[in-house]
Amino acid sequence: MGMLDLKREIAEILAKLLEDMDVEQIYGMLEQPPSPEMGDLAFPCFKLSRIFRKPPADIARELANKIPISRYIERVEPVSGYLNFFFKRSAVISDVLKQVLTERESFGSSWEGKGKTIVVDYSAPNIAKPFHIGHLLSTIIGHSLCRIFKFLGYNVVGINHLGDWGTQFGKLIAAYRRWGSRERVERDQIKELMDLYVRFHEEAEKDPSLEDEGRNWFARLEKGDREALELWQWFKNISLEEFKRVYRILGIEFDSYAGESFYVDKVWDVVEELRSKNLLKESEGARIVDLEPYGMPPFLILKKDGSTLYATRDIAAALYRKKAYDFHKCVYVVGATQILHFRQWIKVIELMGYRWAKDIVHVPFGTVSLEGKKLATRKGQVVLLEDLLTEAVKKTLEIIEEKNPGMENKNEVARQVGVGAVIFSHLYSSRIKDISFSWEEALNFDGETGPYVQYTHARTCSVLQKAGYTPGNSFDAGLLDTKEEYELAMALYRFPEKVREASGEYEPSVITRYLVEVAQAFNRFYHEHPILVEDEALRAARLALVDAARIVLSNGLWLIGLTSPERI
RNA sequence: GUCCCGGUGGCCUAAUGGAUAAGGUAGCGGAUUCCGGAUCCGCUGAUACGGGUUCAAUUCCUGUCCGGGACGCCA
Repeated sequence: MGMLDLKREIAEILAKLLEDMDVEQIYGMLEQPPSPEMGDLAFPCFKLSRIFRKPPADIARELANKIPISRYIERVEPVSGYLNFFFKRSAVISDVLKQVLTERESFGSSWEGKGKTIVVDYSAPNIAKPFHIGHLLSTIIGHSLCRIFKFLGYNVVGINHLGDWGTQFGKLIAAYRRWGSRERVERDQIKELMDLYVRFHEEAEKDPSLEDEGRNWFARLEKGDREALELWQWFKNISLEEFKRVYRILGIEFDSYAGESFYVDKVWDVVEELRSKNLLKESEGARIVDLEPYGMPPFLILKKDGSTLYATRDIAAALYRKKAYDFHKCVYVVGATQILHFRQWIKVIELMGYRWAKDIVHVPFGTVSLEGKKLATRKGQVVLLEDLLTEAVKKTLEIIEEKNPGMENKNEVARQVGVGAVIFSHLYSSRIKDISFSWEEALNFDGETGPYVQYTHARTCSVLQKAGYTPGNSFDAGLLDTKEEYELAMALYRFPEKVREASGEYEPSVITRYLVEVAQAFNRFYHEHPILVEDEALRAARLALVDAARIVLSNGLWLIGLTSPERI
């Protein structure tokens, strides 16, 4: 079935009446009126005023007289320069429900991405540091984008570009050799690595020569020194184990863990290529690419001791990925603090002559602070992600014990709802906004939250089960003639366009907020109208609406990385 | 210093340049003989400030103020 697109339908009708404008132009102008009483779709006539040399109100009035009544259009009303369309509710509800109930878990999806690959680079925690709430945003935004792209038919490659290379590992090795022991690292794992790292920085304040020692060990690592490599691999394995435990809780899997170290042997080709393309300049002993003509500071490629920087590895990684995946887009979910860095290296790729530089997309997001203060691993001023998730699950379990003590798989449901609450709240506002973490807010499950949407979904399941509902039965959508039923159906109708919007803006919050909209519409309907009524025809129609709502909630929750338990 | 991002009721958040600025939370007041009260309904309350562009500005331009961030040898 083709997608039910009422906007296009109306754009086409208008295009026939307005010779100077094409369907696309009109499509872009059509908007949703501020309130349902004003109609279902509005066409503002102000811009036409200049073309026709008439007041907008006159244009709207004249158009209103010419609009043919069709399957979906019941009437049109000119109101102060707007042409407001009122749909034939029964026809719209009927077609929306038919479509949702036919397509089911694929409702809202499409094949626009067929044959195209999108690489999504996300999460990317640093080895030897604990996984804290600062890593949460990249992880869940990236994961949600992966699901959204998949839903739209793209082939998606999710990459965890681990921070597993760099001077910090030289420092860690130096610290381990000075103060560490195998037993303690084996016992305390990442915590011990963290302590060593912190101690290094403390001691380096007093004795700056330590910094050189750390850099020296990193240089040995880059040269393939056996002892350095062994220690590094060991530390990396310890970290990976911890990270994978967190990813399992979040329900996330990656297609590749190729981190920075993977590109170490590939950077020299990049350096050589930059040299041969005359992009490399010597400056203060280091090698840079001059970006002044583009209004940016110089971009450092090689340090004066000849070792590489993460910048170099970013370029190598992009070149490698283009070759390996021939991506349509390569998306980087990395914090807003790195906007300049991305602008710089993408410009360098462009200067190297690669036209696909425009397919590299940086998706920035805001900074997480702790009750207004900066997160600082070294000062121990962090909230571990695992602690947050554990607390959220614990609190959920308490609520379940209170409200639904007889439930069977309490622990599993508490896990899904608790983790879901954390993900949901972090995907609720526009990603660019900074987040000030507070325990109180993080554990508040009232209002526009994950539990609210999951609760609503569970409620749909509960009604359907009580009714002994089986999908596929025929129903008369004409019986759904109330305001609440229509508004719910219209909310469901909007799902596919919300998915497209979320994808186009790389913005999962579009889906998150939309889910609240649907849940609110459902709960209003549920409260106003009994579903399990005597009248069998009405009952069948309302059950179909409930099932459709259930499907959309479930599909939408999946897109932001949440589950849809049938009971909570 | 240069550049980037943000500023909307007490707090959090929304609004492709469009109509009466939309929700949540907190506060107050209501709703359950019936499908799950983690629900629903009502009340109170907001675009930092000045100028400009426009028929129309929360949105675009400009200046000021406030908060965050980036700007060579970390990642």
